[in-house]
Amino acid sequence: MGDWWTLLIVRDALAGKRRFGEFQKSLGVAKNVLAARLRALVADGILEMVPASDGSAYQEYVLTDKGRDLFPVLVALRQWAHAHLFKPEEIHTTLVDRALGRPVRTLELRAEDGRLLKVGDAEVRIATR
Amino acid sequence: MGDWWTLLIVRDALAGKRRFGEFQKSLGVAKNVLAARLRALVADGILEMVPASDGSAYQEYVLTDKGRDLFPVLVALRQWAHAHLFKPEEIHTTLVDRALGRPVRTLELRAEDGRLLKVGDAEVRIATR
DNA sequence: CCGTATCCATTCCGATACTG
DNA sequence: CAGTATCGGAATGGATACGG
Repeated sequence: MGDWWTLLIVRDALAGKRRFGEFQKSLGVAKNVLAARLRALVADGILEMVPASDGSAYQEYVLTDKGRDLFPVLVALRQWAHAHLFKPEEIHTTLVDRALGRPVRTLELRAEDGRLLKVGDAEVRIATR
Repeated sequence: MGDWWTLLIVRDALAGKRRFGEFQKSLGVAKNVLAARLRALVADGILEMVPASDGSAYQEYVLTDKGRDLFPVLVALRQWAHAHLFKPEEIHTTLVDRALGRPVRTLELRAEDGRLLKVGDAEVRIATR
């Protein structure tokens, strides 16, 4: 995949949106484009179509496990954008833990023993199995 | 930004690549496209150009702080791809902590008090300041 | 309300050729 | 090695009109 609309659709889906119209209104994307993206996301196993929960004859688009696992990716992106893309005085949103009503922790990469890892501290290797 | 090559360039940059030719060889992208993407990344403050460390008359492209902070985003994406995009028997790579030589931990979102948060446990709100 | 079909403008990309 | 210039094809996106 890799395009911008797809990312925004997944973000909305993670926020609980399920209906064609919800995505369309929230994103302001052309309907043909939205339909194409939703179709691609279903084909990639990120969303699945289920009959609408209300009586209507339509479908709802809900995340699969694979789709739900994109949560940390989107959170990481959100935190990065929050830190670097917005001026201090702009209105911005935060991700809060529902139970406490407090902002969540910043995602950080840790080693097996719990040490915090910076960019140079990790390296890509061929997996040993 | 938001396009695919850009992401791959940042990934390479996080892996320590700095030279035009390194990116070009690693990615197999057309040189004009690479030049355009590098220019855009510099304009966005993700890379900066510095004189080459060897004697040559060329530039190197190194990450800014803003660029380095994309590390968790790319790691999250890598871990997701590892879990969902590759078949078990395919050859895949892992991110290892240099000091231990052991794979890093999986990124996970935690609340202020340390509780592990799943998708429905967090919610976007207007920031209180 | 939920899509599909069509059309057009723009962007993006790959290949190639050229310069220092 | 490190780019720039140009060209044509393909994919993308927006607008709009249409149908269930």
